[in-house]
Amino acid sequence: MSKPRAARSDGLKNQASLLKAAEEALVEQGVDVSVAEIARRAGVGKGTVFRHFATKEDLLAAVVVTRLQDLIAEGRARLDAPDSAKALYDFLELGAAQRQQRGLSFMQDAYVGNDVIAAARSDLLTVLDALVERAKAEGELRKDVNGGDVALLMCAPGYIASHLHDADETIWRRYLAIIFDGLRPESARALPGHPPGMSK
Amino acid sequence: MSKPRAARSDGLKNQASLLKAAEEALVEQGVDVSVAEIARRAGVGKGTVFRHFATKEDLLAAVVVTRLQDLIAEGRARLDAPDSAKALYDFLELGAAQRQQRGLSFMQDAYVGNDVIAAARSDLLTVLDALVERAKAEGELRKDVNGGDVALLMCAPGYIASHLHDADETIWRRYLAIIFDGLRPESARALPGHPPGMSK
DNA sequence: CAATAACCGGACCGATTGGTCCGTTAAATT
DNA sequence: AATTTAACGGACCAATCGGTCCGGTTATTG
Repeated sequence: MSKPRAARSDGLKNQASLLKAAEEALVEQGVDVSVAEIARRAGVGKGTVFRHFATKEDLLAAVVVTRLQDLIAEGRARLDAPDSAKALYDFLELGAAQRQQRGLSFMQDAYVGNDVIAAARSDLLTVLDALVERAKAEGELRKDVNGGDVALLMCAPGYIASHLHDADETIWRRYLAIIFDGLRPESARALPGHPPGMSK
Repeated sequence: MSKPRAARSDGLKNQASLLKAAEEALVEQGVDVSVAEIARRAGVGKGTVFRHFATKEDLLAAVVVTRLQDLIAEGRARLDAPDSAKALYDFLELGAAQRQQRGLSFMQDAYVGNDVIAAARSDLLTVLDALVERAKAEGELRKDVNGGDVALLMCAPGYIASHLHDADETIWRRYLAIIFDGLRPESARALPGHPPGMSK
């Protein structure tokens, strides 16, 4: 076995630049940004992009995974917070804020076949389920919804806001509040249908 | 002035075929369907598409306007219904169902510069506002929301459902119900921010 | 400092797109 | 039936995309 040479510093730096540039470009321009644009923002050539990420999808998936893991960590940090309703609400605000950034809305169903992303999604759902069950146990949440429901509803405000071009930047908070009111036990009326299956 | 010849029958028929084909193609494949695909479905050549619609945008805008006008008519028909809450809810179901068809989600912010579409959006908002105000007057809706809020929230279930690939086709009804519960007066808590400006 | 190989970047490629052009077809008129 | 002219359709075009390639560069090692 030959000893492999250590990674070069410029290579690592460019990889980091690319991830940052890709995230910014995604937020501003959406999932249809060209690879050339990302390369331009990162200050590298297009060839360098494909050296670090085999395909455009791989690059975008790397960005998405980072975001999902950030959110998972935030959720875990709130599992023991004293006020279960506030813990859940704060978490939903973080998730909604993340999705609110225009170009990131594709995160929701991006790369369903990607194992790493599927695992992150599963972890996210686990954390969210724990927050939801705790809020239900304390009578702060209607009993007929689960973590999957809440995960989906969390994304809606960002979607709504992304279609309002002239409104206040924080309008999504308004819709999250309305939706959360719909999740409280005192407003619960019988729901049609069944909750979605867990992760799958 | 020379007398213009009457429109040819095959031309009118092809135009109708194109609109129908475009709507079907949009629902199934989304806003990125190629013009060639639409032409194929309509059984005409690509050149014929551009004879009837100057650009792809014009064609899609024609489809969107049709949908919006359908919805406006449904709303007007419910302005005098006895149960104001049910009238509003039924209308929201229609709107959500329309948006739920995968490829049509782009309707929400498509062609903001198109005058005809802007006018249709404005009409839609007027009708929705009337339904909303009536429900508020009868104590069936929280007082701190307006038609613009409800229009946006109406679209959310379709968005949510479009990202669930394996779920029940009618899952969107579940989320519409939750959101509607959040719009009822008994669940109202103070909202952050202000409602969006009317139409604009 | 010299040798090595990982890295760089932009020219290049094939595929796909929205849109144009023009020779051909066929509907309306007389 | 003959004539006129709008409508047809597919070959064609330029632009753009994701992805490949390779001659030149530069960080690392001995």
